[in-house]
Amino acid sequence: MSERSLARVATPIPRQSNLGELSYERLKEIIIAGAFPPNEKLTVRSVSAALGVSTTPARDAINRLISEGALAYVAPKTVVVPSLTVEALDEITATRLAIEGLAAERSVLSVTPGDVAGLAQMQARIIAGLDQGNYREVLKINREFHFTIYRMSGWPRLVAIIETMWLRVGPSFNALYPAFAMNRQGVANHLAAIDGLNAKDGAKVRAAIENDIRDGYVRMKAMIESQN
Amino acid sequence: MSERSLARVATPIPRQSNLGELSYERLKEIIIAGAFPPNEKLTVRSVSAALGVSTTPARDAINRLISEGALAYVAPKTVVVPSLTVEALDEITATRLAIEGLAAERSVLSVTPGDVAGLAQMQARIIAGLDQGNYREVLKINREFHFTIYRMSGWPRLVAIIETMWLRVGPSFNALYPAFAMNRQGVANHLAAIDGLNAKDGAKVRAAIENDIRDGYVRMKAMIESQN
DNA sequence: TTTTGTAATTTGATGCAACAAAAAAGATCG
DNA sequence: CGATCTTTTTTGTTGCATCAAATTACAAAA
Repeated sequence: MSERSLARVATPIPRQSNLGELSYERLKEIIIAGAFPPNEKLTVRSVSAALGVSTTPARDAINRLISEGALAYVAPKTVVVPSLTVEALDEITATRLAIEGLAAERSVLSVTPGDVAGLAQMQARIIAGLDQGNYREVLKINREFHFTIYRMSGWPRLVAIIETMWLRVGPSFNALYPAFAMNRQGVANHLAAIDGLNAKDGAKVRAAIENDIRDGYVRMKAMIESQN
Repeated sequence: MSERSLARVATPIPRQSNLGELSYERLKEIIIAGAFPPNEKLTVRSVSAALGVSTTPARDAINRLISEGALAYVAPKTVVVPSLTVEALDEITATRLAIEGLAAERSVLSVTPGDVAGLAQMQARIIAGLDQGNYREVLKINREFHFTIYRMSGWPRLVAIIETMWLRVGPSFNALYPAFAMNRQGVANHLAAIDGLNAKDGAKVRAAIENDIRDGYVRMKAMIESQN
């Protein structure tokens, strides 16, 4: 009894699962996976047909992704996955350093030994994935690793903002794989973050995450510039 | 010819003005103005009737405000303006310090003497408003003052995130007026920001804005706690 | 071949009806 | 009088037809 009511209270956002929500989730995954060519038109009817729903939930999904910055208008009736420019990357990286650094620093306030063990396990899977060349898996667990730390901040609104940041770099990030999968430098950053969490040293966790973001920035920037 | 094509390229977001957009803008203003009692239900049909549009644009507006955090589900079919808790205020304030500080620091990169003159003029209107007890006007210009600085960062995505932050504190901020209108302490912070912009001293502008946010936090927190 | 004007098509927005689920009101029983 | 069950009303969602606007395709002229 008290367990069930607690679970309801603890639920941050009791957003019901409707077709618009499901369409949004699926379309978001498709975009993050980099499966959608940048600058290619997305129409309500094409999404509607692809997902097997009517125009209303398809339109809902597109509108929500536009408001989150994952999609953008380039002309009055033309919605596309925006291609990441160097200018956009600069802006997003600076913002990420500020807010992901904040979340990382706060993570030590609630971290438990079990949390650290879980992160260490993820890290082991990342290393195994790198050894096997399973880069898709590496990117997925990398994301899980980061957000596990961010969620420890206990600040769901902050985590939600961070998610929209990842939604903007994700498509380029994933479309360019495997050139972009984490390298051994990334591994070192993750290990430093785990060390910092063990020592409950917020500054160290922040520094590790910031380094990870900066390393990714350098490689992503080189990648974008080589595309031109 | 080249002028027209340039204008099209320069346009950041060619979001067309449709009924959904207009409904969103109007509903947002109503919410920010604090005119809507927190925890009171908002229904699609009531918004539809109030704005004189059909259910579709009304639903679009509500959904968008939910995704921006200005509205929230408290039960499966119940959408309300969320009342600001101390915990939410803590989280939002920390996030604001990080991102508004970042925008403020960058503002010196593009500031012009004309910009500073404009801010000084706003500040004069704020002081006049305080003298006349016209607190509604003071709050409005205060917002304009801050966003003028933030926009100087040249980072529209960052400004958009800041706007969603203001959208979350705005209702409580405005609902509690005139108790909440800026005091002379706020004036000092603004003058310090102007000084920093004149000297192109990013750190000083950031410090001034951070102080302004902290001063507001202290008063807002006291206000929330006195409500219980 | 390039440009320009026009027709055909595509497309998002809008309003609305139908439906299912939830909430509110009312009734019944202990 | 209070609790529980039932009925009624409210409400969000979904699908779809219609319309205006924008895009595309095409043809004609330079």
